[in-house]
Amino acid sequence: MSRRDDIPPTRIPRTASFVPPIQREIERMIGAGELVGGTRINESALALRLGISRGPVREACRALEQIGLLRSELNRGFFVREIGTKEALDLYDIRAGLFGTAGRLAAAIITTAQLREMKDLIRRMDEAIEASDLATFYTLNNEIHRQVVVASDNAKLIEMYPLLEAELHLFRRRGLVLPGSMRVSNDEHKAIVEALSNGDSTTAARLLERHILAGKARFLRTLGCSAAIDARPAPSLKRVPADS
Amino acid sequence: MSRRDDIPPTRIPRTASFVPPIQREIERMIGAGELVGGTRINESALALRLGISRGPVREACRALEQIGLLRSELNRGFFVREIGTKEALDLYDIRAGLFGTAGRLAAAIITTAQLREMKDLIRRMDEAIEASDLATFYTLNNEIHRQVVVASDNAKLIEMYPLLEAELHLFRRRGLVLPGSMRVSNDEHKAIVEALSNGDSTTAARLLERHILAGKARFLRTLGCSAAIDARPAPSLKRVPADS
DNA sequence: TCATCGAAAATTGTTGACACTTTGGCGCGA
DNA sequence: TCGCGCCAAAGTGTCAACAATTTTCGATGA
Repeated sequence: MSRRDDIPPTRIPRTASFVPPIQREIERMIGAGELVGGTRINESALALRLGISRGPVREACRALEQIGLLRSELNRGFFVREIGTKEALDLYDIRAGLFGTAGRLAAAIITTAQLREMKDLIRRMDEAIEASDLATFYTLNNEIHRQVVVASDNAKLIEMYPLLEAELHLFRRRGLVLPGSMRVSNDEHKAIVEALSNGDSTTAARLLERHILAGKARFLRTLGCSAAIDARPAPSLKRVPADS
Repeated sequence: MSRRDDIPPTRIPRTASFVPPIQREIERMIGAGELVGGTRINESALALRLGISRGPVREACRALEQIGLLRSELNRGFFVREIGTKEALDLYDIRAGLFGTAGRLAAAIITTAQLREMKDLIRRMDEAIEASDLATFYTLNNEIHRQVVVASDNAKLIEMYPLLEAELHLFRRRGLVLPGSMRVSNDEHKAIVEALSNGDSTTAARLLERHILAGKARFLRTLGCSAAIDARPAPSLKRVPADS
């Protein structure tokens, strides 16, 4: 009787694949700042830590490469991607376009319940502003943006938008927020909800696009302020005339 | 004497990974219609055919899953994704938004060389219309769209746009083009290039967005025409009021 | 004839191993 | 002291094999 209960040979009824959890875990580590831009993903070590083999880890990395969170180098593996100023600005433009689209779609179909929810978020953001509670404002701000996208009822958009935001977090210097802009930002929110509740697609689209572009402008200003810190050759914002 | 020259143990100086070529090959097969929507990817067979093992094949599939060309089912592997009417229409909206954004960006920085190229494409499309050469028109149309996106000089956008178009090709019934719309479509192109050459970002954005939305409308009309063919319960276009 | 059950075959998810490449350090010589 | 080249260690890219699961197919019974 060889009941070797000391070695339950890994209880795997194969009820789920390892890959999605791993992928989420790496995403989490990047989001939490445990993995900084440029860091190499050590497949062997990660696999060991998670108690699995390298196969699923590689698959997860390959997926993350596709959504832009990692990049791969031949014979050197996967690295946490890092985006420069140009790419960050590019992302703002894309987000602006998609956010505007979300608004255009949402205005036509948004429910009163969704509008009520948004108004409540705006009220709580006002409170956060009063209390100078930057963290809460940040969270609520993200939430209302997410709700606008959800209200568009466009599955692909709902899937894409968070990915773009995650990619923006790969920008070298994190945490660029200008506290002074909170009030202006929330005023924009109010106008946006107004347009949405009026079912005014065009205005909603325009306001939402501008809302993100305003964020881009603030980002640029912050960049300018900290330009002195940047000793590097300053990645030119000018477009290099392609093949001329 | 076991000089088994019949099996040169795979000459692999590891100068490139297998994964990207495999990924492109699967993309090609889908694009060429060799793999129809719903088909299962047989990892073993594909690996055997390509003369490699299943590892890289799985990695390529995982990447393709992320960009929406494949979907995975536990213990059943990867399938060529298939999108329904709702998803196709959603994609049109996203493409419209991004295309508009591309125009807004391009208008500010487009070069005369790029404009000249576009005008030439429009001229050739006019010729194709005269000759009723649908295939050529289709190709040139794709090309000018691509050039607008390239002119935006937004790397992420240039990367995303073709993926969205590829995903749209996963729609059940392929090849939905209304020949009659060629002339209208090319008139729109002319107006777009006009706006671009004027550096009019707002107009360019609006025209480009409408250009895609016009495509969406044509798509919807075509859908309506062939509705009779669809015996199925007709995937409701109405939005299901989410959580009420 | 047809549906049902069960065993064999096919296929997936994961693993451990192997060859090749890169990395880091050590000693040697200038 | 500093550079240069060699060598071991670490790590990646791929493969072949194994267990679990799904699928196929034939036998069985109604």
